[in-house]
Order: sequence, then structure tokens, then C-alpha cells
Amino acid sequence: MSADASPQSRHERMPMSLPRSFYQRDPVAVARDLLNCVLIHETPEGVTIGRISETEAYAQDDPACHAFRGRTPRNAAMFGPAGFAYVYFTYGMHFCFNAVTGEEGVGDAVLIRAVEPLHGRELMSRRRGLTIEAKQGEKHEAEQEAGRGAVNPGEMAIDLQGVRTDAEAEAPARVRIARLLTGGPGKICKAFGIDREQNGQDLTNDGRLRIAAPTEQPRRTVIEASPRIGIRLAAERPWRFTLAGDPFVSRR
DNA sequence: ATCTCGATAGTCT
DNA sequence: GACTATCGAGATC
Repeated sequence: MSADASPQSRHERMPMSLPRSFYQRDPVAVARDLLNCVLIHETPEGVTIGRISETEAYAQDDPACHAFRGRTPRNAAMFGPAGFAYVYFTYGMHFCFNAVTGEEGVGDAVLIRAVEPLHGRELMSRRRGLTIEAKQGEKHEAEQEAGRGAVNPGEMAIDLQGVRTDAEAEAPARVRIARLLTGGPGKICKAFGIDREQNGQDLTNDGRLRIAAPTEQPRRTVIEASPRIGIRLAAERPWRFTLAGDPFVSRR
């Protein structure tokens, strides 16, 4: 009943969450429309924000989908209502983040595979434990380099907190670092601090974890479809989506 | 640039 | 016991 937490001020700072109706559609449509949208995670450590640049759709009627063989404790969130997070643990060490789509009772979701870091790069770097090779072969934390504003002896001019300008936003060094930070589903979860705790969380209620519509006119709007990555079954379905020319993508 | 491989633990057969 | 919606290191071209 107490309205003291000032959600109002947060609301003014941050874009609004996508509504539940956005997610209540088939996963392929949602996967395409999530491109250029903005992933936001507010934690006690700080805020991380990224522009979604690669997605994959998974439908229950799809051998590659975790929900294909029915509901289990692990995939339960996929069968819940649309607009909630499905976070799973895989390969003994990585988490992957999905947005649940479609009707309640149906196991559809969209995997977020890559984002372009927009805010909180230093925090992302720290969470990722990112290190770089200095010239002498000595290892330094990229975060420390960034904090000092130091320029590395090598070619990598690290500016993890730099102002994002149009001219420099996609400079080769910036893209390389971005891909280290959030160029893959496991990297996103690590960089954004997403793990078991976020499984089943509502993405539509302006809570800590949410997805908002693009805040500005997207630079790229042409959508490309390709086979999904890292799966064996139904590998031919072109349900991986990226934006033509966008360098902020995962491997291969 | 592209490849192969190992790490590591939860889930399902 | 096998498999995994991954990642990073190391080898090789």
C-alpha cells in the first residue's frame, strides 16, 4: 500500500515495458519484433541495458524446443503465461534467457542470443570477468583499464564507459568488445546478472527485468532469418533472426 | 578465419 | 549413462 518506492521517477527515466499482448503471439512473430527492443536489468549492483540484436524462436511443436516432450520442473515457465522469463541452466555452467510467448499451457519462447551493450558496460565487464592481454603478456582487467581511462599499448583501445556516438558506436574495437560482453546467450546472462532467480519473472510489470520498445528510430530494420545455432533437431528451421548488417551478433 | 576439444552439472532415459 | 538452445583456449591454415 505504501507508494514510497517512487516507481514514478523510475518510470520517467526508463522506457516502458512491452505489454503482455506483445508476447501473446506465435514465437516467430515475437522473435522478429523483439529485434531492436531494449533489455533492461536493474540490480543492487547497477543497471545494465542492451539493444536486442539476435533472437531465436522455439515452439512446442518443434523437436529442438525444451517443451517438445512435455512439461517438466525445468521448463515449467515456458508453459506459463506469455511475457514471463524462462531462464535455464545448460552445459553445467551457462544460463540462457528466454521470453515466454503464446498461450498459457503452450510451451513457446524466444531465446535472446545477442544484444548491443548500451549502458552499464563496466558492470557487464566486471560480471564477465573480462580480461585482456597486455603487450607484455601480463593480464589486466578490462574494467580497471576502463576505470583508469587508460589506452592499451596494443590495438585495443578499450573505452567501456565511453559515450555512444553515431560515428564510434560501431567502430571495430567497440564491436569486438561488445561481442565479448554480450555476443551470445550465456554471455548476456553473465553480463546482465541473470540466473535462476530471474526464472519465471514477469517482464511486463516495470520490475527489475523487463523489455521495452526501441527508444529511437532503429538504425536497421531489414530482418534476416537463418538456421538456429547449437541444435541438432529441426536445425533446418530458419528461426534465428538478426538485422541485416548488424555486427552485434553471436558466433558463426 | 575456422576447427577441435574440454569444462562442468543438471536433466532425462 | 548420454546429452546439452555454450564458451574460451589452443591448434592449425
